[in-house]
Amino acid sequence: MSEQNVIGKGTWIDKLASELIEREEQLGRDTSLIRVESGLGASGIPHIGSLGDAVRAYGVKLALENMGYKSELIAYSDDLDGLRKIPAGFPDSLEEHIGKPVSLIPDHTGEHESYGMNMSSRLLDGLEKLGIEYTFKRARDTYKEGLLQEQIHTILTQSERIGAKIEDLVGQEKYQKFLPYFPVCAQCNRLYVAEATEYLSDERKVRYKCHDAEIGGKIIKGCGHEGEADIKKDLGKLAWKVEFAARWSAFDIRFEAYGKDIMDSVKVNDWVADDVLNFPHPHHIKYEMFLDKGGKKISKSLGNVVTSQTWLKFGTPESILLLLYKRITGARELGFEDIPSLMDEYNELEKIFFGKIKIDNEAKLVKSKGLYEYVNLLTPPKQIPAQVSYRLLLELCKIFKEDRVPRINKKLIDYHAIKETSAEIDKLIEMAGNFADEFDISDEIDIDVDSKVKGALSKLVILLEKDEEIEDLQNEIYQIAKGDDIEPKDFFKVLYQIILSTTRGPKIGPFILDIGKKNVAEKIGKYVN
RNA sequence: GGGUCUAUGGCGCAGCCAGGUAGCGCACCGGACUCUUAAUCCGGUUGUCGAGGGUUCGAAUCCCUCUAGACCCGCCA
Repeated sequence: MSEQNVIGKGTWIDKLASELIEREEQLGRDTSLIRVESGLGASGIPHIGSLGDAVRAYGVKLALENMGYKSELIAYSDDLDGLRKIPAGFPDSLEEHIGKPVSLIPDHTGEHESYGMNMSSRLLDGLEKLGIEYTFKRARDTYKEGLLQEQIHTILTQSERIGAKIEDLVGQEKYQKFLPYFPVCAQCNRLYVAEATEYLSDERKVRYKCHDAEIGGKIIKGCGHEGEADIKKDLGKLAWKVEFAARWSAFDIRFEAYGKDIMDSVKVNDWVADDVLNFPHPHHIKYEMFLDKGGKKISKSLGNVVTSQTWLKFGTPESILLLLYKRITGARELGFEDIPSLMDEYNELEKIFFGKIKIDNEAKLVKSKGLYEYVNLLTPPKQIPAQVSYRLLLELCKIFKEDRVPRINKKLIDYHAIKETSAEIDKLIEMAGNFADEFDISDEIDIDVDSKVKGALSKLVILLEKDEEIEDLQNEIYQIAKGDDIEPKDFFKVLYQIILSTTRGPKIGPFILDIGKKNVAEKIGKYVN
């Protein structure tokens, strides 16, 4: 490693960007503007993984710019895709729209132009909150304006060859029989039901017949309409197996990341780009999908969808960016419970970046600093901001449920964790508080209170209700336990269970004074009677 | 049928994609502090890095084979 030259900022992103440039130079292509693309699904609720595609592409754009190239990120919404199933929590009234392009389905909330834009805007909103800049394009406009017509024409005239190759590459026979183009039926507005059988090359029209089709395990009735779709302006779209290639060629895309679930499609598209459209396919990187945590349900009603909107209630944008930039391979199960460690990992990177933590291994140091820079979208702060351990905040939030922000701020200052309050710290406390409230629902264990313990508890209540300064509450509690012949250990445990719903906690004497004697007396009182 | 990922102390994981002293959390053990609890702090133990081969001065890391598990594709997007 010592002999190695560090590329860019030493991360996988830099390495990828440099491979990309090298490839472009070998191909002899113009590198005055290198476009990268990210596809945005518009048919379901976008989760962190959907963001990942765009965020990582943006990282590559940053790396390219850092290396002195001009670059642009195209965020392309697949809003001509048909709706296949209704996402959890959406009204059944969408049923009648199954099979229609999502951009033609009304938005049930009325806030967006269409169902598709509703979904897209959630994703775009997530990107904006992370500070990702992009050029937005939509499938609907792309087809309406005929931007892909040359590519469509070429593909359709070679459909036989393509159909055979698809079978060869991925074993799918369908396109030997049908054209890889799905018209939207002019009569019932649905995709997939209209099967394209013939391409009228001279007129650039596709002849189709609308009939029953199976979508998502359900039979969708076709309307029987027979018609022709004009590839220059009518609605309809290429099948995914060939659509990327058309887009790459039309928009001059040089890089696109993809999830392993569409590996096969990418394989076919690469071939189509290279051999049919004569456009050397973009450089790729494949990433693993994020999976829901197995067995651990987060929220059944929400279907465990980890959306950026929800994530940002608990963690900073940087925590999402860290998750997505720290590595590209081997992503596994993901859930909100990863937030605390990501938050603290970010703090650690920050300390490394500002030289507060020493790292011996030069390569690791460079990489960590680089990662920090990417997480800050290459514009890191000039000096180290005040930081607080997220886990510490979680602990404090579990204890202080009311007046959280001022009380925790005070504690933090007592602990010398911070020097002064600030809007940033307040925000962190708020996020940790949200997290603590949402996920640290302690098990409501039945507390074993026998008569002996009851007696001791009532003594404690009496003590707490006295309106006097208590000098050494810790010891008083200890003496009560001792006096009633209870193991102090067990008595403390009961107190923790009553007050905090855990079996342990901070030193109890000062802690009770902290959260208020009356408050505690009330809580304990419930167990005495 | 095709493909991808994962395998690292008791448990959960990081490190791997740019080879250079095997790390973290929990658990565990010891100590400090506390009039004896808990918490806290300090220190410590825990590993044939799934198996086998290869490359290398050097492999958890790169290559090949194998084993086990998870997932994806073979509807559609």
